[in-house]
Amino acid sequence: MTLAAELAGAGLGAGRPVALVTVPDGVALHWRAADGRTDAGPAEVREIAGDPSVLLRELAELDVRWVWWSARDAGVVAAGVRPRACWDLAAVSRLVHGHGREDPAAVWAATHDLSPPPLPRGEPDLFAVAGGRLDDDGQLSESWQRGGWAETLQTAAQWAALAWDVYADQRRRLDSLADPRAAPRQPPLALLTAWAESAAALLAVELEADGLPVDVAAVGDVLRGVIGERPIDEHHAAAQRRERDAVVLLQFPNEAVSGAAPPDLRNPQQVRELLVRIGLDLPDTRSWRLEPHAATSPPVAALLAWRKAERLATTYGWSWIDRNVGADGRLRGGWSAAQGAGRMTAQAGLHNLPAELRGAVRAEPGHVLVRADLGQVEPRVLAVVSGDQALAAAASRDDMYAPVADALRCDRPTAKVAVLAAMYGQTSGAAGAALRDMDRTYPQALAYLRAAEDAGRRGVDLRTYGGRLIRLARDPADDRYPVSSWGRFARNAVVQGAAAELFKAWAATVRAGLRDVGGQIVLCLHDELLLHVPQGSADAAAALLVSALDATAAWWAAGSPARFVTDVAIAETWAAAK
DNA sequence: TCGGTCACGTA
DNA sequence: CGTACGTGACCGAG
Repeated sequence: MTLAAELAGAGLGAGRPVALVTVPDGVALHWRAADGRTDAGPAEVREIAGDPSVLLRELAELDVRWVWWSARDAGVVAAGVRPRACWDLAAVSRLVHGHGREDPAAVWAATHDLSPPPLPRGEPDLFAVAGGRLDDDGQLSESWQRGGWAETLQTAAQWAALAWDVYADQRRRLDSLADPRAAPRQPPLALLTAWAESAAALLAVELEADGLPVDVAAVGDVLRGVIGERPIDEHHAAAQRRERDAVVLLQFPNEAVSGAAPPDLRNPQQVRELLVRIGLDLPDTRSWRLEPHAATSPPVAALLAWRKAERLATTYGWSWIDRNVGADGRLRGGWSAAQGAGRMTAQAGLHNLPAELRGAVRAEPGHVLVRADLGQVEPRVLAVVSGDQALAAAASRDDMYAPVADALRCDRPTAKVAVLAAMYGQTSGAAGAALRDMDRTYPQALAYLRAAEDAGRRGVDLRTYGGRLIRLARDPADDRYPVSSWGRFARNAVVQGAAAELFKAWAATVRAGLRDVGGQIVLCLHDELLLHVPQGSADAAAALLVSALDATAAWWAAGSPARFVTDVAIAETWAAAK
């Protein structure tokens, strides 16, 4: 009898929550026999000795909902297992409690309404090496913070039992959040959000492992065109820099650039002084401020071109390839499933790749990229989360700015600016008159935003539509930021955060559907998904992106006439799939 | 070596 | 004084 069959006989069916802790000599499981209740029935415990990678692959057949401290610690991705469902205690803790930490000690503290303990720093002292699970304050002891738990099967079993308790606590807290609809969903939105956030946390580990397929030769072509040949050594690189600088300096008056040390173009203060020499006295040297002078001033045009090349050379240059692109042509960076208001973030430049490099993101032979982005997602999200019927009616259309323009009696560009200004808290500029009309036409949406802004100004914590806690409470003595900036942050966070929740729910649904279609998600970019799929699966993947959005919106926006729309394109490169 | 500022890429 | 984040160069304080 296989391990999976034996556990299935013990009641572990599909979707059933089971705590899992992986250690070098095996895995520990912990669950409750009674269905539906996290606190009912006797605890079932298994300590299974063996190679954890082998065990995890066998256990994958169970198709349960794995409850783990974090997907990375569980080691499933490293073992080559891609589970369908999970409950990520760190991700849900961040959702429910609004903290930014991912370590078990912070999760433990949040569960017990304690402030997160400081992260252990430096070498462990002798007293910290041994000792119990908890210290005198009820915090996880330093030895357990340092991973002392993850060594033997016996401690793994203890750890799995703790995981179950944290899971039960998180379920209770989520159950107590009111569903933001007159007719509550079943399951409620907060629980669905927790599932999606957990899936996103697992996806983050997968994205980090899989990477983004890049044509390294094509990146080289771009770099050679802009910054020249790959430097042989540091000496050569310095010479190339001097050469690039000289082109710009030649544009300025001789006496301004001919001193013992020429002006440093990388020093904003010196650039400002340089500009004064050609009659431009500006408060700073940001490119949007220089842009208006580029047409009439060759030195400014040269400086702006230099900046563009310099950005490529420093941030996305040869060393960037060396550091982040593997021998398999995959660009890899760290991924976080939720930062700030809840968006996914990525390192290694994955989220701010310049447009000129997107042609170098290329599908591998026999594969294609399938790209999809959500259209006008933030105003549609505002319509749903605020419950504004008029705005939701506008959001039922393919282009929601057209009906908004009609209602405000203005043109479409003005309507778009007015909607964005409302969501971002802009108070000046041309949007002023249209904003007043917005208030009359969409009173509930504007009231929702004002309430968030007010909470931000007063320092009162908020929750997004899906239940993410946005921490706005602050020390009254800390006046580093004016209350107006807290207000703008809060106004935007309730929209941006809810949009991130919808996006992750969509991504989770797509991820699940790809098990049958084939292929993988290789990039998440706030409102955009990029899939890498075998050529024969392209059409199925494109259809999946649409059906997954429909399925997600059906529960996320249940009862609202608002729709969510996406554009899907299939191509060899990211640039071509635009 | 650290944190702050400037600058700039994406959404 | 429109939001978010990540990255790199430079500066001044320690």
